[in-house]
Amino acid sequence: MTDLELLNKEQKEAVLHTEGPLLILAGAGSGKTRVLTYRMAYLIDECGVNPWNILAITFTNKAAGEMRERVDRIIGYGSESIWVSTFHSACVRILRRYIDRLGFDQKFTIYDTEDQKTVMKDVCRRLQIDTKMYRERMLLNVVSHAKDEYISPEEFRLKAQGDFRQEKIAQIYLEYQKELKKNNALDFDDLIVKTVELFQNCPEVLEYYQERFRYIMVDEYQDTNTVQFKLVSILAGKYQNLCVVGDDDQSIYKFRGANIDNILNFEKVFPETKVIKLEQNYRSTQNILNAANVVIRNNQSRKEKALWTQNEQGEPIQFHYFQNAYEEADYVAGEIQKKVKSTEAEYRDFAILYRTNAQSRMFEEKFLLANVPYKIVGGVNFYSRKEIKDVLAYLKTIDNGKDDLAVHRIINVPKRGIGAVTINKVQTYADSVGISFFEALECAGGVPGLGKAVLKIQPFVHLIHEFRLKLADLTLEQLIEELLDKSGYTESLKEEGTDEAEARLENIGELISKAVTYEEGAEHAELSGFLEEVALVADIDSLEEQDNRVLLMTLHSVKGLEFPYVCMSGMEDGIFPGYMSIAAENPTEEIEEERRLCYVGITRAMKELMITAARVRMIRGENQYNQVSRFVREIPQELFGKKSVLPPVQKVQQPAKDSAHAKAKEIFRTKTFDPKQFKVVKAERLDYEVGDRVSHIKFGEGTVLNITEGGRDFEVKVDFDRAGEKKMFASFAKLKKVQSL
DNA sequence: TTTCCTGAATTTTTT
DNA sequence: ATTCAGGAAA
Repeated sequence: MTDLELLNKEQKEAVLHTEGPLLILAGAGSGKTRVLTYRMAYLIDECGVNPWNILAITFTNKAAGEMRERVDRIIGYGSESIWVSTFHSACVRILRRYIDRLGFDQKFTIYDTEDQKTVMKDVCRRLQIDTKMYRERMLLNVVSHAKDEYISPEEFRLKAQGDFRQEKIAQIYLEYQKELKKNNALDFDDLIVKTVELFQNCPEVLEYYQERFRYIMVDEYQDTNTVQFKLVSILAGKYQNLCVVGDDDQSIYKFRGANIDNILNFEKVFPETKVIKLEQNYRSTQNILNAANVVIRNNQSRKEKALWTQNEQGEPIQFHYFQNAYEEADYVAGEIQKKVKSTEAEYRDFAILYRTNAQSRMFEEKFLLANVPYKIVGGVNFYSRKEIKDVLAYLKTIDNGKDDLAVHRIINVPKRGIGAVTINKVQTYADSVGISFFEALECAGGVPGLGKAVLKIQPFVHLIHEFRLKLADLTLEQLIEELLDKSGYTESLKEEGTDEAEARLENIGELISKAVTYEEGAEHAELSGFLEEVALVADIDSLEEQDNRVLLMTLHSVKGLEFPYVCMSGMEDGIFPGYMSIAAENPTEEIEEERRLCYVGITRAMKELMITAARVRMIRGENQYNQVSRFVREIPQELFGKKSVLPPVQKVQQPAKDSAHAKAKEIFRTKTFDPKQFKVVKAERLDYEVGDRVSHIKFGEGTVLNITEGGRDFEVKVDFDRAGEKKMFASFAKLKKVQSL
């Protein structure tokens, strides 16, 4: 019996609305996961729905895992037959069964970002593309976005007609897809695209899954892109039982294809849609919520809603302004220690948020000094670390030698004296005979022109063969350990003797324990199964609860989490909102996205919110003077404590009086190399700022991207309409302001 | 073949 | 400031 008494009116309504399209606009902290899990329970217990007919989709494995756990807890019998999975793993499951109908082998491999780059490089080389003009990263971005929008290479080409550059990219896109097909590989985006293709081309397969998934739920719906929406709407096409939960105000992933129209236009696509707003917040104090509401209200394109709470008023928001980032981090570390010492809180109750990963450094330094235990979340993905990818490449090669990329990766790791020339010869031979790279290595003796290199290749081939034979007798753990030993991988790392090598060994240890966990969990633990699982797992999603540490992370990674005490640091225009969004062609739109990010940050706080900013900040080796973030200024004074005073708005703030040491250094530098510079009069301040339109006597009009204090003068970076980006000294450039931002 | 050096890039992130 | 990739020298 599902007990609905624990839910509020709207939540209950959402649970009871089981048939037909349903859009739940769930504000931050309004209990959406609870609604989803209760809804599933209700469907099964009260509506007699077969658990087998339910599909719940999330974005991350972590979210899927959490939902699985909660579902299992409230649903007794049959909960395990509900599909709770990410978009990607659901698609893999479907494709493993039916992808042969699209002309792929069912044993297709999944390429990660690095593999994609390798393929793209290859494509560019073959098409003789100048990668200075068309950078791989840009190309992959374009391709990925095309796939997000479900645009095929052919459609891309048609759209590109008349634009040389776009046509070129279309050609690259096509070639890239051919290459993947040749390798029987799919990239992450393809997993979704090919599934949609499958459904569109094979009515009987679609029919099967439509029957199977009669009730579909999508979490974090605001993050879906166009193909994902397509996938879900096709699946729900027959029964129309599609329930999506999201918050347009928390849509912060436009840059990776999320289409906010999916939520804003849901009712247009599904006219019968029932819309329910969850606006009661159970997480934060009144003050915090007010701040969040006030900020997000400045956005134009959103569905109107306002969070409210029965929680108490709470402490005022704190704002602290510092001379520089050192002082900022210092103060935060001190405050945390103070709170913890007074037993008001534990370390794990705190989160420090920042806009970019690079900002974590300062906190790391100061926390170390102040003995604050911390953990940095994010940065480099566990499974994309070099050493992990190396080990996995070995395992893939042992599992089946078909994955050329994997073999290429490890053929000379550790160093075996097999270089680019040899590899090319073998690859050319493999291509001409039509066999895989590893098969070519196996018969290296028959490859023309190899000479002594054959003797270097043979031991490698033997090594792999040896492990293939042993495979059946070894556990995964033994396999990896023995492999690391026999291949000389561990040894070569140990020889390095650096801290970095040490860390790599530790990471490998972690991979081994992952393998052990997998073996314990799986019924038929096999190497291929492990590799499959690992391909779709992005991180050590486990933020271990028992770990009592302050968490440091970007505003993006904090979505979905909550903490009693939250500090949003680096709240300066140019940092947050980032200068990229300020100087974008469509600043309004981009800044609204940043504002949503700010909203996400504020709403993570349960009890207290602290906001900090610094007058000077070192960015990419340069001192930057930024104003306090416009978002902070959107919060009215009455929500701040009496001690929180915002500095006055200034056009360009005065450079800091640098330390005596820095001054001496500057004088030394200038005297030695450039005495003439004394003639340059440094402007007291500039009458334009980042984002303004300015004009230059030679380059014409442009937008100010960045202003840096360069010691003798302000250095101004301008994106000119005609001449492109230029860096220049303010006193020489004589820029005239045309128009304010 | 490997190592070393210089030049370029540098929001945000999941799968 | 720092990292990373590609090219030149050892």
